[in-house]
Amino acid sequence: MEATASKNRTGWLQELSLPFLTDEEISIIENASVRLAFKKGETIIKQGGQSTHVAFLEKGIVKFNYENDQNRNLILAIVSSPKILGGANLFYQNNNLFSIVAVEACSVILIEAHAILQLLRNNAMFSFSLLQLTSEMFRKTIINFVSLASKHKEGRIADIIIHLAENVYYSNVFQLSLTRKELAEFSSCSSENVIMTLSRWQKEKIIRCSGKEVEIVDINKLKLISKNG
Amino acid sequence: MEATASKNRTGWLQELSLPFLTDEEISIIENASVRLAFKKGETIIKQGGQSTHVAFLEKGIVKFNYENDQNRNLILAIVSSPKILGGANLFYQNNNLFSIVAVEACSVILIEAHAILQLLRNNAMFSFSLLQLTSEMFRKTIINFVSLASKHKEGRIADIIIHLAENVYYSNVFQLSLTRKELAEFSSCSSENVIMTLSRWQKEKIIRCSGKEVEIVDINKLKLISKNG
DNA sequence: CGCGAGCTTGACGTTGTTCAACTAGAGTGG
DNA sequence: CCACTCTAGTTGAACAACGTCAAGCTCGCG
Repeated sequence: MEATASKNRTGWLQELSLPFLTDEEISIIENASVRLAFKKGETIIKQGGQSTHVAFLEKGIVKFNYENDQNRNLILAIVSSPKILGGANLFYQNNNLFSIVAVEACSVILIEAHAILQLLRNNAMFSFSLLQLTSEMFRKTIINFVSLASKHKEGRIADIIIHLAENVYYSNVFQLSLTRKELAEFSSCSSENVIMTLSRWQKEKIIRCSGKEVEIVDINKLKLISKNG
Repeated sequence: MEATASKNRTGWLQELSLPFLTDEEISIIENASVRLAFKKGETIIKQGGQSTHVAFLEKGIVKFNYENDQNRNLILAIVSSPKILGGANLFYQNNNLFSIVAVEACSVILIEAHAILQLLRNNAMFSFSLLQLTSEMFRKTIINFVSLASKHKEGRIADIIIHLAENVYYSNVFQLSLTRKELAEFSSCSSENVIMTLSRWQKEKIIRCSGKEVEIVDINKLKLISKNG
């Protein structure tokens, strides 16, 4: 990863509730920030480490990765830019609940926690704005939880493919930057199961996929599979 | 349910970040509040309904209940007083993601949303305080998610029993106010599975349970089961 | 005393994991 | 330019986990 000075007031700060911040507050944030480039596979925030920064994902795609006692990985979310990351780790306790790892090349702005906390305590609209963001992440986690708890693997995998198309790649045709194993960790099943399901859907002309290239051919059937569990 | 005027400044408002509120702000909240009593089984907040209130659980135990497309219930959380409820439904969108249902007699203070929102926009410490609460709920949901995704049913059920003892009843001996079916909906498995597991543990002297009375005899074995999944 | 909801038990079938073998492509060094 | 190796992907078979079904039980309540 490689650091560059971050003084670009028009870009990323817009996403961070800029309208609610005074010039003074903006320079506090700017002075506590650094822009970093991460390569595919690099860890941006490490599970168990102290949460000393809030990260703003300016460009790229990351996974929220949880490593459990049995050394099995679990992917909690896949998110693409622009997005504030790592707040949930920060606003209550001091160690990171999960890792954040680049699944493709990323540009990330790391902001020191003390600067964010100072603003939160003084600027109500900024706090409120982050409260809304956190609530929205909370909602998404609950929806994901419900999907996991009540659907069969096929429905889970359908959910993931739809999620990737709608919220990550913004297209029904995309170059998948995840391995089959990662898809399995995201849907919490075995990679064999992901492979079987994808190749069956290929035969049934619901998707078309060769290697990393994926195309959703019949979105309605996919949504039906998702709905039926 | 039965309404009474709520003018008791010393009690419940303490929990709602009272230290950060001015006298004027306190009376805004008080004037927008009403205290209600709910019987076991009554719905306090209804899934899909408009989120017009924040609820403060003053006394009692509630479940967060999600009803899915196939009319199967799913319990997201069991929480006991004192606790702010329903914020997550409110701070981002306008309809309730899940229901909140009394599992035993409850006393609840309902606060109109506009009063809370007005405060959030003006009082940074209040917003920050709610941000911390929401983050903590988020954390708990993630931990629950991880448990669901990576553990076998036995580990899940162990998690739930431990959770009930540590965070709901605050004792290793308790009168369970949930049915076996509700335990199943909480651990997302069949009620038969819950029953089998509990009676096996009874034989192995890990717990003692007759009807609604439950006692954890060997907490270490239980934690081991939870850890091993 | 009888009814019904919640609880309990066992048999059986489905779903999904694990294991083992195999294939294909990408990188490496002679 | 060809082995060699390493990783990701693929397939099928055996096995374990779990849900479903059907039957019987228990206890509180009318």
